[in-house]
Amino acid sequence: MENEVVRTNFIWDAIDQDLEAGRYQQVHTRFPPEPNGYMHIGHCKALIMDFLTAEKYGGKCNLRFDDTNPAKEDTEYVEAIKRDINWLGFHWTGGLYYASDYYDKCYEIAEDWIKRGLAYVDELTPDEMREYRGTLTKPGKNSPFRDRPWEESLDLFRRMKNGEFPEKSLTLRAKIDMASPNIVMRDPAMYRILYKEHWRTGNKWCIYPMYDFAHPIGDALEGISHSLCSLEYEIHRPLYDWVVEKAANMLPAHPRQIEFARLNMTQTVMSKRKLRALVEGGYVNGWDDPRMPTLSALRRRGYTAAAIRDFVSRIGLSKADSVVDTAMLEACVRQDLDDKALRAMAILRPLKVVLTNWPDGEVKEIEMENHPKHPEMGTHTVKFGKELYIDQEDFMEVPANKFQRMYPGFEVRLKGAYIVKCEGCKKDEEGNVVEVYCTVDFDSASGTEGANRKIKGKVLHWVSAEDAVEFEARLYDPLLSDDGEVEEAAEEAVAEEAANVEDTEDGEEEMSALTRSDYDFLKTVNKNSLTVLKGVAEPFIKECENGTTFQFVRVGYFCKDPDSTDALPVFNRTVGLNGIKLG
RNA sequence: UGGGGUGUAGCCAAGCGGUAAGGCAAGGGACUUUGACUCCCUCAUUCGUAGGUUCGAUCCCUGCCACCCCAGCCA
Repeated sequence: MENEVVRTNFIWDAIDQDLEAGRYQQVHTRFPPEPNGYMHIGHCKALIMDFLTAEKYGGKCNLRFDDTNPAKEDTEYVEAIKRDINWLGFHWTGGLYYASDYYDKCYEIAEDWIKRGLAYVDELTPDEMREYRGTLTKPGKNSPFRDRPWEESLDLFRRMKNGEFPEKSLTLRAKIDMASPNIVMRDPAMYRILYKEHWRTGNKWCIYPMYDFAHPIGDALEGISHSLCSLEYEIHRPLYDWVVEKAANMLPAHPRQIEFARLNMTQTVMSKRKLRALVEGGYVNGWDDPRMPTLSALRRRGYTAAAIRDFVSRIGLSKADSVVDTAMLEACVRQDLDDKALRAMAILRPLKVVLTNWPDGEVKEIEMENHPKHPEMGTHTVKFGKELYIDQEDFMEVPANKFQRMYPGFEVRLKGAYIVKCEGCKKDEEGNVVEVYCTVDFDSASGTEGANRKIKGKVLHWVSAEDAVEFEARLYDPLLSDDGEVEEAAEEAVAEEAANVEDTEDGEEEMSALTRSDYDFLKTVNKNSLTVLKGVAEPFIKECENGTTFQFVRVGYFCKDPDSTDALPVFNRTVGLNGIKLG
């Protein structure tokens, strides 16, 4: 990727210091997604930091699926995540792993801890445990089982593993400090009982390690030097270090956890639950609906890997909570696509123009450049005849102030063709303009001497009726309205859905139930985020595969959608052009 | 009212005691057979705030304010 200049940041500064001080000899990172959903652009920030950091220091980066909760994870997501990483152009140079690879090792460490008095099996119920934990301001108190003999804990732990107890009856807890001001350190659970079949280990286990236990162990086992994660884990760092330290006798390394702020963007959401609400509520047509911030959606919309990588490098890295303007992402795709996209002419809202002085039946072929700055990208031909189409927005019977496009008595240039003068128009009974009449200046053909005549009018794009092909244009507006204004209809719909969720089966509620704030957010969903238009375009746009992006001159960048058929190509507008807005 | 973090322009973000980078957005201009692209120019006397230390503070110290995270047997 040319120009992928990523500025330095506080994490790289820290790594530089670690290297200089000799704390680590080489840099080894890991990207640790939980395979429980599709990746979105927010994950890209972490992903790119992990992979790029390894690249920068000539080290390696592992891909490790954090699959410690079989209730939430699925192999479907594993494949999707791998595909997205490859699409972005990264490779897990350090190897592919799963947290579940370490279940045996985790278990071994757990028994060791029990024997050393560092962990105990607790019989408190979830409710009791919450009570004993105390609150933000009140210290917790020790569980009555905290000081049981280690032999007893070991026996219980083995029987937990053997499936002798029901879910939620026992846990293995680290013995740290119930009075710690940091709640994370108040004897955190390390193992819980879960009778769920794991997609990799099947029914071998019915106890599963918690993130706080398995993650540092996985990092250490893989020889990770720097374990980068988001800010919400900052308060877990003391626990991370505690785990690595207490298991040091069985681990080869001591990784360093460093946290950074996750990505937020205007006019969209990154929360998996909220995205799910959009999909399940029918606000969008699936996880790859081009309005979604998922990678599969962005890809379908026409965003390129280069643009996304550029975006992440431009937004930088810090620990400050922030909300990045979506305009930044758009600027990145425009820059990438401007250089690469083929140019074509397409009309979103066709208005018929008749050239009154053009000979009946005469058709001229015109050669059009595929890219104004890259002649090596070649040319293609379009037809030009008596009848053609321009965009409705390029004509005004009574011109507004500064309007320099087509209106009666005014001259404009039809791109690549002739200067034409508007002579009038025809309207239907309702007063809508249905046809416009122009005369051609035959001496002004592009490429000839006469074409140099300066006129005040703009250059308009057009499509000849002679070879026009129909296509469907899908235009997108932000999913969330800027002002967060609540629409009444939306509010009702939301209330209705909230009622439905009450009956959700217990047990799976963590997966699908939405919180109050999730519903509040649904009220701000833009109901008009999708506009579908039937347009006409030159035949050039048909001759390409799905996923090809054109710049429709003066209209924006459009990517051919998989919904396309031979009869009707479908194009998603990736992003509009700066300047005049058509559509 | 506990602990952990963060506050630099409309939005990101450099800055690490020597007098406020860069990008996005915005505005102005040049160029233009895309109101695109490209190219120029403008855009923080001031760094949440009040004090203190210093010849000198966005950087060091103290108080205050605001916002974020934590009371899952999720990650």
